[in-house]
Amino acid sequence: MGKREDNAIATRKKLISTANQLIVQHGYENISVDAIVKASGIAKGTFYNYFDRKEDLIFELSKQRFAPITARTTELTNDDPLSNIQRYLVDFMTVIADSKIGLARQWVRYISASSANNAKWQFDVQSFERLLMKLIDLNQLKIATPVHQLAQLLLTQLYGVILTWCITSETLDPVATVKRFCALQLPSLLGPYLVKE
Amino acid sequence: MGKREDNAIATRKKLISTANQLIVQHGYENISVDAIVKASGIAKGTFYNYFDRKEDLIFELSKQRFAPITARTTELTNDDPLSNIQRYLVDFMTVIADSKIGLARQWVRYISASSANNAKWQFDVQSFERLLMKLIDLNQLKIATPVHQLAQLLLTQLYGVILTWCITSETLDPVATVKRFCALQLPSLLGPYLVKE
Amino acid sequence: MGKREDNAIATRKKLISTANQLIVQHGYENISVDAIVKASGIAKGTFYNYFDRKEDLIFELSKQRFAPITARTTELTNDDPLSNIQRYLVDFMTVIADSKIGLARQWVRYISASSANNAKWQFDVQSFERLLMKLIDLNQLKIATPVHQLAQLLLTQLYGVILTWCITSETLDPVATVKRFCALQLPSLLGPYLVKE
Amino acid sequence: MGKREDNAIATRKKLISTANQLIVQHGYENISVDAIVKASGIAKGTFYNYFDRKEDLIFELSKQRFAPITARTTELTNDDPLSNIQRYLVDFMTVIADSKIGLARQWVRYISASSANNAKWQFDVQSFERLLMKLIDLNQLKIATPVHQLAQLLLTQLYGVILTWCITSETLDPVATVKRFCALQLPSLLGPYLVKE
DNA sequence: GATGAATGAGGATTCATTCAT
DNA sequence: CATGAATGAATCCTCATTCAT
Repeated sequence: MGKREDNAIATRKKLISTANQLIVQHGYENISVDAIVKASGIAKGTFYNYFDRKEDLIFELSKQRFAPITARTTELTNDDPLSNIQRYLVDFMTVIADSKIGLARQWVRYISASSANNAKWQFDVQSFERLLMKLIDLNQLKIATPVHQLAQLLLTQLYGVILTWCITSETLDPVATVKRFCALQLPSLLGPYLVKE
Repeated sequence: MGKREDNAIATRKKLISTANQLIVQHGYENISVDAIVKASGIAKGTFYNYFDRKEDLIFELSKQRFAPITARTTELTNDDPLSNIQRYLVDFMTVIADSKIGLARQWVRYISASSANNAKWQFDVQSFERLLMKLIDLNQLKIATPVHQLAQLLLTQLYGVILTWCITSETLDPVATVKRFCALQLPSLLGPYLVKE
Repeated sequence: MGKREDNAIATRKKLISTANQLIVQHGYENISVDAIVKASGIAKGTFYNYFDRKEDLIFELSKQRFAPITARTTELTNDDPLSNIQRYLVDFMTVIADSKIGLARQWVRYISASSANNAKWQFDVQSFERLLMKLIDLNQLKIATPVHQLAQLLLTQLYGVILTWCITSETLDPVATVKRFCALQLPSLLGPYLVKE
Repeated sequence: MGKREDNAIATRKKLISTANQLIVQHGYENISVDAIVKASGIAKGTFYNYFDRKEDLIFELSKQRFAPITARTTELTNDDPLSNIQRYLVDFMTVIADSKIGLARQWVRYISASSANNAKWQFDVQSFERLLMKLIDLNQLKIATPVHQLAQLLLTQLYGVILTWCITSETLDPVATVKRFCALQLPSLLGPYLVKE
């Protein structure tokens, strides 16, 4: 209860989602506050009731965008470590590939803009590390596995695929590329650390 | 003789180099023609004697930036294919790492902006392919080596390092990262295709 | 109540009237948006809240200028057809002559610029035709009167006087010229079509 | 002798004729000195060797344009004063109608711009007056003919046709309009002043 | 909380004109 | 005489932001 609050939240959401759409389509720099409020059917002044400056919007957007990418915490259902890791990598890329290429471009543009976005990378690395550590716990990987190094290497490859996708777009299927990488590389990469029975 | 032409060329160069500096520091969208001409000590009108529009400048810049990255055609001096490939990868990254982080960011921003920059990727892939094919010619790699796949995989990794560097900057040393990748991955990646004596 | 709307309307009017003054004095091409807003004491951005482009202003102005010229629908009070027609012609020219010569020049400049302004001519011709037809109705002119031809001929003369006035300005009194034309020409021009008692 | 002078004259002519073409097509304000020199294949500096300012060009153009309009001094070959006058009027309009409508528009625009162009009108009036006086000399018109008044009235009509043509363009045939005027008006207009045999 | 009119610094671009070569 | 690089004021227009209602 609090109809006013509800309305306020709705207005805020409307603003964000409209901005998201427009920015994905045309890029951040090409979207004016004017365009956002007109497309939302909301007054310009109202925009500034919710955001102190235009920049605050993109911060809000980035939070929303980054979230789902690592939201899917892969369930470790079977006993093959390679499959588990592959599933994680493929899931990761699938989330990104499901969005429009414009979104990915925006993401790259934004994340590469400054080292202030460091956190995202750290977070992703840690996610990977957690995965690998779980596999160690499950006795699928050796205790001596260089967790941090592997996580960075894998993530770098993923980021590389994203960037490449932005550049080549139509030509390249990012998920297929990840799968090929897994087939070609994962066995030899993880081979030394697998616990054999 | 030719004093006027020389001056003209100098003016053009001045404009380009100043723009390059400013854009590297602040990003393309944040640099106005005004800022460029003021920093150059050149009149605004003169700018438009050389470039029909601001956009033409970045085209000019990108040409200059992209050129050196693959200009260094690695010499294949010794008989170890792994070293040859590693040297190529390291050289590639060194050229990029030698520039400021701002330049790399600008490069990522620019190259990921549209699939029109596809050509750069294609070109890099082909460079890699040529390297691998030379190694086949030299009987260091097997004829059956999947040249295209390997080239793409290696380049994706390089691009991934670049993007990661843009994100983490101070934290990460891109050249070291490439070296680590080579040490960790190249042997197993190329192992199946090495011609053993 | 409605204070903001009132202000907005006032601002718009202020902009239009200022622009009108300046343009009459100096001509459209010689007046910058800057000059208009400075003279209005209104911010430049505000100008663009009301008009998408400078051109829209002149469209607005032309509408206002054209309107009054034919607004005065001459009352047909007496029984002499020649007087009625003369009064109409003189009224027409008086409206124009009452404005400054600069306005007339602007009008000529604008109306002669393209055949898109055709409508104004058509409208004026029709006004004349209506007048003549009324006189036929009143049995002052014969039914056989070549209404369209006469209307065109008379209007051409009026337009000629306007253009001549623009050229000679101080030397020529447009209203007097029209009167002279009426005295000299109307009798013989209309003679054949007068209904005599 | 004077090859250099010849070249100079040629350059000047080239500049003027190119400017004329461009201005007829696009209107004075839309043609830059740059456009003129580029279209002429002549250097910008050279332009300023011949004309101190851009305005001087249009002055030059106007002289050339105005000239032919009254160059055709009508020969008075037969003994019918009405035919003589009609021929003069029709010739006058034919010269104008032979040019493109754009030229006429430019002419109107230019001549109506300021009373500095008064001279053109005076000159045309005098031409008419001379014609009428010749007819008086030839004993075709009475000595009491109000030469000045008639000349002004006829010329006003001509100018009116020109202006109307600019407004209506496709719809109206200026020469035909003049002929109609002659048929409809000349007899009664000149009737009182004809010398009857 | 919502509105939208007002703001004005800043953006890209044009162009007549000058002057050293 | 011819050249064309250099100039910079002026032009139209954009846009994030403020504030009275």
